[in-house]
Amino acid sequence: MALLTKAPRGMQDILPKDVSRWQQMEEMLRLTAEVYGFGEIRTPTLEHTELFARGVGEGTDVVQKEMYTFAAKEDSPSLTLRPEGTAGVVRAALENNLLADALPQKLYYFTNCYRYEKPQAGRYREFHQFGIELLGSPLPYADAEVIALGQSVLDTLGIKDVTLEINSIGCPQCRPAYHKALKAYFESRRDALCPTCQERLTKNPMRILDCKNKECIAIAKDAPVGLDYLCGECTDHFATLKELLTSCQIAFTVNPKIVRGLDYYTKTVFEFVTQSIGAQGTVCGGGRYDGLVEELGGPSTPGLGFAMGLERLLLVLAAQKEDRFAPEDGCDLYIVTMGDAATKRAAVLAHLLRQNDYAVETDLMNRSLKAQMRYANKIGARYTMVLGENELATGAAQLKEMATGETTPVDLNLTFLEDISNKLDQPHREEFENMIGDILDDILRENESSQYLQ
RNA sequence: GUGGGUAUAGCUCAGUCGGUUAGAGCGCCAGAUUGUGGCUCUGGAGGCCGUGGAUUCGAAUUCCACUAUCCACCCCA
Repeated sequence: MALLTKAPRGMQDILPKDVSRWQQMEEMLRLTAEVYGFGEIRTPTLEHTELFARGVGEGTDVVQKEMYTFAAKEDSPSLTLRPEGTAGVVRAALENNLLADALPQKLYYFTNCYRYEKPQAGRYREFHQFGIELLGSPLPYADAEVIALGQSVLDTLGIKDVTLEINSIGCPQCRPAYHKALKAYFESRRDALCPTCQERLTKNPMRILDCKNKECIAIAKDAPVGLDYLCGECTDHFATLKELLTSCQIAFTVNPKIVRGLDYYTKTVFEFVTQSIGAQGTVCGGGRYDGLVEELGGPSTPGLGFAMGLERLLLVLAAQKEDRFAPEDGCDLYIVTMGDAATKRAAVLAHLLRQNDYAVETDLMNRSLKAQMRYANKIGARYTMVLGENELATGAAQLKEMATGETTPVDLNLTFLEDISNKLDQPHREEFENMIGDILDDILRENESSQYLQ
């Protein structure tokens, strides 16, 4: 095991046996987002460091200690691997004048994100997000639509045991008063707080509400509630959102303790949380960020969005018993060969069938018949066909359905195949291919239709 | 950044009080009257016991350091 090196810490390979789960999940997410009127945007993995410093917030943990920041050359600008998706999308929207178009702008994206953290269950240094951003609407209808999309996505994926928690953290008008009240409350009880919370007292008192320490929970229980300090506009906004969610029959609980760790959030914040995958149970997190666009140099424009952690979604699905994204075996036909002549012809036949969209495999290892059969069984081939001296001589072969063991005779014009091998580059190639495709067409018809089911 | 657990075959793990050729199951490869998979049986390949030190006649086993990994805190998706 003297490997030269391994994947960087907290980063993982996605292997063929797992990749179909990703693909199916991504496809469902795309469809749902597009039903809600969102269009995909793709932005660079790297951004100028100041985008995140300003957008996410200088004081946040993400910016202070979790970013991969570097300069490619000595005096080139500082770049950062994106730790989240929103800042880059908003930057792209501004740079490409998307906000000059009809509003709202509704964007969705898949990104790989990077945070230099200590890995644990559901937390990686490279992770993948599906996210959406809705730019331009200040109204709670937008909040409701975004949350509804989040719920809809989870439903479509069949994710259970997830609860929606919402809160409002107010706007720049009403938040200072709350902070002041909160600080005063905890300051008077400072000695009873745990050490980390004593630090939080100066840094971010709202975080104390989230502490899991027993004493802190007891103290926080009677702390001022942020919702009581909202200004009139924020109160109305939140009330309308709750009304809309209720009307849409989207279950939620108001959790005054939800405080997001990124500075750009205002008013509505929400999380979809699960208990089934360990301590990192937030499967989707988001909220409103009415000040962000302006902060990045754009016109004053409200917005909101969310991000889902794809690894966490898959963890939840794995924790549920049924595996709805189980990979399907992809081999329609395995051609077992015996002898050089048959192997060469099988290669040509496989080539032609593949060009007619059949998944065909044949021996590349010079293995025995028995070994080839075993292999065909292992990869889940639906049919096998032995090609040996007898078949070459008679032009007749047996097609075996692996699930049942039944065989049916196939008439293979082997002379014809031989001609094909010489004419692959000739003008009539397509005609020949089609004829060969027809040979197994009726036998494989069932599988053809099943290819398009999902 | 803080704390705890773990590190033996491709995978999941045994390995006694330190004792000489290092074990199982699964997986992989190959056979079981010579052209048909799954089940069963038999055999085979595959290990610097994470790395480096220390103790000892002798270390997978004890001690130290490092690294990796897992879990939790923190933070977040």
